[in-house]
Amino acid sequence: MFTFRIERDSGAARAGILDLPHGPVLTPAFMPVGTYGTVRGLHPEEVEQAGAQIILGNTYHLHLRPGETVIAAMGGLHRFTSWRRPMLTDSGGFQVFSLAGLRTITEAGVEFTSHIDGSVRTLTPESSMDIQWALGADIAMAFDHVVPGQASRELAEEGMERTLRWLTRCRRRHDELADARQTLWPIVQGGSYDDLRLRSLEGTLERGPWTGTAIGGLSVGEPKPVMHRVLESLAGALPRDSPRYLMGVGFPEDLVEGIARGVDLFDCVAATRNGRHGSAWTSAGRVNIRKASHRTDERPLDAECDCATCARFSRAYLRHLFVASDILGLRLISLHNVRFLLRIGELARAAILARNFDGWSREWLRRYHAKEEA
RNA sequence: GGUGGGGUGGCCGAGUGGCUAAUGGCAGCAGACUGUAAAUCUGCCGGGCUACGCCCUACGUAGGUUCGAAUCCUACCCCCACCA
Repeated sequence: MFTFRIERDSGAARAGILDLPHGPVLTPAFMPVGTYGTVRGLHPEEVEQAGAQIILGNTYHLHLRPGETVIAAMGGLHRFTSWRRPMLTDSGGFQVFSLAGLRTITEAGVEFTSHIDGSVRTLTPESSMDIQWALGADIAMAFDHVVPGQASRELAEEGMERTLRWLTRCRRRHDELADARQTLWPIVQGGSYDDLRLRSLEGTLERGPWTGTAIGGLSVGEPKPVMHRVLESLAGALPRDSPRYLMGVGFPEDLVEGIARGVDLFDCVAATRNGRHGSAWTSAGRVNIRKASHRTDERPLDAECDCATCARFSRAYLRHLFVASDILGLRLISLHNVRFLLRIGELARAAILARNFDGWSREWLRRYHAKEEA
């Protein structure tokens, strides 16, 4: 269990198979985000049919509601949500960043003022492990301290060092608690500073062994070239024989760029959030479905897409649904976007296996960045 | 026919002498979104310019008072309610 086998690599890019208690994950792969135990707006069957092999849940949000006690009583997150395939839970570390105005960090952990009812909630490395074990995902994530992309070296270093100290505590607690049904993955921090990133990785590996390694704190406001550079500087130092998970990334081009730099797993809320906001990704760039130019546009979002939305609906109809504020519009574009990212994983994997990743990725990026024709 | 209320920018609707090209909302147009405080948020939204400023046209219609009117006065037109 939790074994990772690399089938082929092509430059830095790798195609592999990760075995988890609830099934295999063929990489590279995108993991749709289901913060509250649902990939927003989508039926689990749709998510499955779109090709999702693993989805995320969130410790902080599920702790607030319905609470891990309820979920444990209902037989764990898998049974509660009816999702049969692998799952990963985020630790709540990202909320240290995203709820910056609502929390206080101490060495012990983080105090949050609940955005739901204003109550004070504490998350520590230990409680995050407790909650995640109660949720019962295949992979639990370490509780980390995420800092903004523009963070100073001092702040980035502080977050990175704290993340390492917390990692020790996460590891200890998880070892006491969990059995072979769940593994724990650490998270590399260090902001946009290559040396901090390498120190973070070094400290992380010292606290191992691990069945996978995550890279966190990217796509949080830093320029894209910085993210690419950090990935490149880490690529050589990361263990070759375990999966690398780039947290919170990304947009389609980020997946392709990430895979080219050795990343195996991704997750991102943008597929569903942008979908709800009417923004769709296509092989020819972005499409804002609300634009008047789609009023009588008979084309699908993306003629090359094999998703259920593109198989059936015109842009004109999708636009109409948005203009009419019907939830079907949000759902259909969310579904398309999820499929679009999942398909990038599949296409990249096929290209790697065919020893053609460089050619494929170059062509893919060229077409994606070409201006969309009206 | 009488009495009362009312006619404001595509729509709804504030404003009752100067700070008003006129609050808001809707509609419309465009943009943002990366381990989800987001079916959210931001900008534009009378017309025209040699545009960080200027010029037109605007609050039912026509006059009037005033340095100045969507806001006050007069007449007329229209809408609504009630009474005949």
